[in-house]
Amino acid sequence: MSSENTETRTRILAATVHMLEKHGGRGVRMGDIAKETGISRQAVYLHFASRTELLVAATRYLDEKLDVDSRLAPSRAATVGIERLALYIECWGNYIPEIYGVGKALMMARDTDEAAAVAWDDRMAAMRDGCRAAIDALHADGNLDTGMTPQKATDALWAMLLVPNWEALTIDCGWSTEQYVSFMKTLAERTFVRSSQRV
Amino acid sequence: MSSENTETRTRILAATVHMLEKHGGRGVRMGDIAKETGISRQAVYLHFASRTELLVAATRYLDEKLDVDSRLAPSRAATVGIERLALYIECWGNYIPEIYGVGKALMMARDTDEAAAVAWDDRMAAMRDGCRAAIDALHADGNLDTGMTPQKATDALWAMLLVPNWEALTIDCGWSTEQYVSFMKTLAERTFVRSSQRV
DNA sequence: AGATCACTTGACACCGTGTCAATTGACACT
DNA sequence: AGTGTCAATTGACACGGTGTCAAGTGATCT
Repeated sequence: MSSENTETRTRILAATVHMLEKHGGRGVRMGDIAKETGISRQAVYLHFASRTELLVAATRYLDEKLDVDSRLAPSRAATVGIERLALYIECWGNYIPEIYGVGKALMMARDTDEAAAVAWDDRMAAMRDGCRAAIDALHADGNLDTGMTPQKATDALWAMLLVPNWEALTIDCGWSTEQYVSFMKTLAERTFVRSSQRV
Repeated sequence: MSSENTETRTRILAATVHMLEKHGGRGVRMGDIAKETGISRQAVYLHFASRTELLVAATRYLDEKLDVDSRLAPSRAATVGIERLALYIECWGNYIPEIYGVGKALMMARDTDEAAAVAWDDRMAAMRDGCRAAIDALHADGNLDTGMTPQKATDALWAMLLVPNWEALTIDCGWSTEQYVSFMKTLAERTFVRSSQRV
């Protein structure tokens, strides 16, 4: 369980991400990851105490690799609420497919593992912060729909953007990510933006 | 695995539903259900070949008990599309909390069991039929938003009404079912009803 | 030569599902 | 009373996946 960034550790993480990506997060066992990395199953436990810990580390690893922070920059830079909302949805909507495998694995682990539940919920709480920021910006402009408190609007936007909705529309219904993103944008606009301000 | 409606079989189903209801569908094992029924674990297998089969039977049992068909009658009876849509959302939205435990268990079983996946997907396909009917009614009235095909609208309505959204808003965000239903109604209206026709 | 470190091998415990075989006890038929 | 049937019981066991443990290997540093 060495906490340093050993080369092997990184290789395990890369293999994990690759494997989960490839199988949509389903049915990937510790042994499969070990084999993919080219080491023994037990060696994986030398670096990660549990499957959940590995999954959590894999999401961190992916976040860094995909540079989630700089991706969010455009949304954060937007001065107008409506703009900020649209850019946030675009950013997050395009991010989901890239983290789907790992995310799905973590979501599934949630069912049996409390630590996985906490980790995923944390992650979703971070996403929620983005939602709140967008809604607050809208509210500051006086453009939040009058029938909604910022609180409720944040809840709603957050729920809309959750992974299962992306899953349903793209995987189950066959929508492209572009279709998903553009639908979510109009959905959010019609739901949260004051009617007089809608594009 | 007697297919008749033995009394014991029914007692097992009732215990299953009760147990799943109580624990939100999580962590209920075959042995727990047996104990709750007052029989041995093996006796459960005398009536249901597998956990998944039991879960599927439990949803059927619940559907009958809650009389899902007659609940849907008001929506089906509506002659105006807008009305039909609202009534469908109301019906389904109030139904979810009653089946949540069993549904959640089935959804979770999906991850490891193909048969469970099929059963749940079937169920969701049935719900989708209701969505399509509502959208078609709207379309027939000429009140479907012009930016949407009935197909895409059905996809979208279906995704909105999926259990995870209810879960996020009520369980995670603390909304009441009434708040959930009324929000979903306005969400659907703004998304699917032609702007000139919105209430 | 000795120590350290990452890793290997192989065995094993735990849990929950599902299977199997032998047994019990109630009821029905003749 | 004797026989058969049927639901249910008890207890043992296989399987798969996670996680643990102990002993051994081989390369590198000093």
